[in-house]
Amino acid sequence: MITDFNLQILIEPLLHWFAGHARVLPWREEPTPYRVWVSEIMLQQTRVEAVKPYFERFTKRLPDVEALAECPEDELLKLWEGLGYYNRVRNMQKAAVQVMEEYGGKLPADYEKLLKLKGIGSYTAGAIASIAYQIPVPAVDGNVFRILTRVSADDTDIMKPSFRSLLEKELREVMQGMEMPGAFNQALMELGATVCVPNGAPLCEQCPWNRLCLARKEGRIAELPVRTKAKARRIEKRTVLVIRDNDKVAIRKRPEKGLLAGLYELPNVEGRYSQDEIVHLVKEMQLSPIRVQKLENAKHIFSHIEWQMEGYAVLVEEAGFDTEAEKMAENHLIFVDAEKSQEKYAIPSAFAAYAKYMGIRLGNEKFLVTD
DNA sequence: TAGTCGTGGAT
DNA sequence: TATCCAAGACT
Repeated sequence: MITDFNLQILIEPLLHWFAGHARVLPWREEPTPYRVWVSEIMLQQTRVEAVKPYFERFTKRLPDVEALAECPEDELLKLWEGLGYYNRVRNMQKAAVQVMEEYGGKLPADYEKLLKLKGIGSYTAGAIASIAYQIPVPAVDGNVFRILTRVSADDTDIMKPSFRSLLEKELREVMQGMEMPGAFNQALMELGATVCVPNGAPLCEQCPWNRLCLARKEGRIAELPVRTKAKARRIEKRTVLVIRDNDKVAIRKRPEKGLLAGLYELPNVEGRYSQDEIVHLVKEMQLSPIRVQKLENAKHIFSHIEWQMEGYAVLVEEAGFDTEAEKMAENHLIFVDAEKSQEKYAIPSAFAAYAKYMGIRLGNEKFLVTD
């Protein structure tokens, strides 16, 4: 049990190990409050390697709180395109506006005040406070859960919010008066990310806690941490349309709430459709289909939903011209030049399989970092 | 408390 | 192919 374990004995070996094994990461080079904030939001449920290029591009384009607060939503989502959990960046902008109004553009050096900002929970508040401001508060993430339940052989379900509070309380006490709370928190995470790894066997020979790890002593490393299994995903059958008028393709803005909120997508409907039904469907969109062609099937897996998609390419006669106001309305089709669509509109990688019929690529492909 | 919210790498 | 799950937060 973690409550029976003396956390104090972990500190010195951990800090000594971290001094020699800290990775070089972009956000560590100049850990200003803003850059620490951006990195911590990006790193939520996201691997370091995936975050790196996004962090560089994002902080170059939006170097401070003010720039973030004023960035147009489409551009903001474009900077986040492919990272997932898009509400993170929408919330971060709301918080940026808050910080401009209440704190003059400077993130508060106060755990409780940070916690009140949109998108900043106990982990992120602790990370910013400790790393950017040297305030002795914990930052408990998945790594910390894993290494501390292992070292103390605690089989409490880590999904229980009460266990997080308990860990935070224990850590906060040990951190009182600590000179380098930011290094301590980062060291805990670094150990979890690089040594006491989540999948596969941990590298115990390299671990500074090797001799005092109870899970290792008891041969229970593989069974810790304990967590309740995720519920099975629900399956959704969808039909995706690549509607083309010469060189232009139809996309539309998704609703402001819910899955992939505010992003752009290929028009799609729930369920399966015959070729004839597709013709009917497209006519209902005030368009004149000339030819319908079946495309391959595709699958996309979200955290809680699995899309099983069928696709159709639909060639239509000259579509009308839209005003800017009409283009902004959600659910309204906009015909865009394929290349321009890639410059301006954030399209989730769920549509990657059909994006190639638009002449663009989504997902996987690393974007070039330009200015 | 439990469901919602992405994407991709590792096994 | 299937499953897990990553520097979580919000409702």
